[in-house]
Amino acid sequence: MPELPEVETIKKGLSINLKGKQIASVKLLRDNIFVTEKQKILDLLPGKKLIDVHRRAKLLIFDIGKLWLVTHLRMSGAYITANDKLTAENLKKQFTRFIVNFTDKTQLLYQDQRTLGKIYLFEDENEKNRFFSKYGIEPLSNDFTTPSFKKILYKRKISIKQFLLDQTQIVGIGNIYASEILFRANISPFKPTNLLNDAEIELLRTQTIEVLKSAIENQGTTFSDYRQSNGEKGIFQKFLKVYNREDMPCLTCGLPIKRMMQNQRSTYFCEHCQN
DNA sequence: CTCGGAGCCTGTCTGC
DNA sequence: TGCAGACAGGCTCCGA
Repeated sequence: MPELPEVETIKKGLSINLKGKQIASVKLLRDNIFVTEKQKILDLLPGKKLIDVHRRAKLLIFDIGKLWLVTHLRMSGAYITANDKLTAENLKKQFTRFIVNFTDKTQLLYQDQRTLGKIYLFEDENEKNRFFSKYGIEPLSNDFTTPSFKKILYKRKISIKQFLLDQTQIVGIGNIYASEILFRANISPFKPTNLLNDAEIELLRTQTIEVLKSAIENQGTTFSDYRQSNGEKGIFQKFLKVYNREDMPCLTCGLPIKRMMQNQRSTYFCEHCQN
């Protein structure tokens, strides 16, 4: 489900609400999401203080002081901090897979309908760093320059849409934002990476940054599952120009938006505006 | 290296 | 109403 803007929004909420709190107990309700041996999580977390929460790529990193709990939310994962304001609908209790109880009675719930999410616990910093070493450039970091982007683009000959989804090249972009970025850059999702010229690469870079930043400012995109850590929906779905708009008029030229299956994922684009 | 397909899971929606 | 099939924000593994 969540792409970079959604994970970043969740991270911010968790950091504000949970930073510095002490873990009292944890409860594991579903086995298949835990990559690390369950017993380790049950043994090591209680009593520890949550230093802060970070994001790298689409993953959340709970820094517990020489201990890192890492979560990939995949399609339907969500972290919700329980409080009085939450409605029963937002809590979706039947999908709660993992609970962290803090000493001040705050509860952190990991909810995941499809249980495709993954939770890891790293005790060794080198091991954690090795895990993250496979991930590519952070698009909102200073490393994402036109030359560095051009370099990785020209090493491959795959379609630009597929490239944007490849987390070993550039991180955080998923199926929604890939379509949105390519539309705003007027580039066809099927165009091979090595055929992009300098002007297209620069436009693609600036639109990538623009779309992701704007989506973060709007707390992400909610279709059905995604919620912020306070249970609220995102807003960016109001600003989507192509995603989920099959047969609706292109906001630039008025011709119908197309949907095609590309590498087993839906791709939305305007045939007329994107070349 | 790239590709296509299956698989992991549970649910919603559409069409017959 | 029942049922089958397509599809869903992600990613990994396998064989070709």
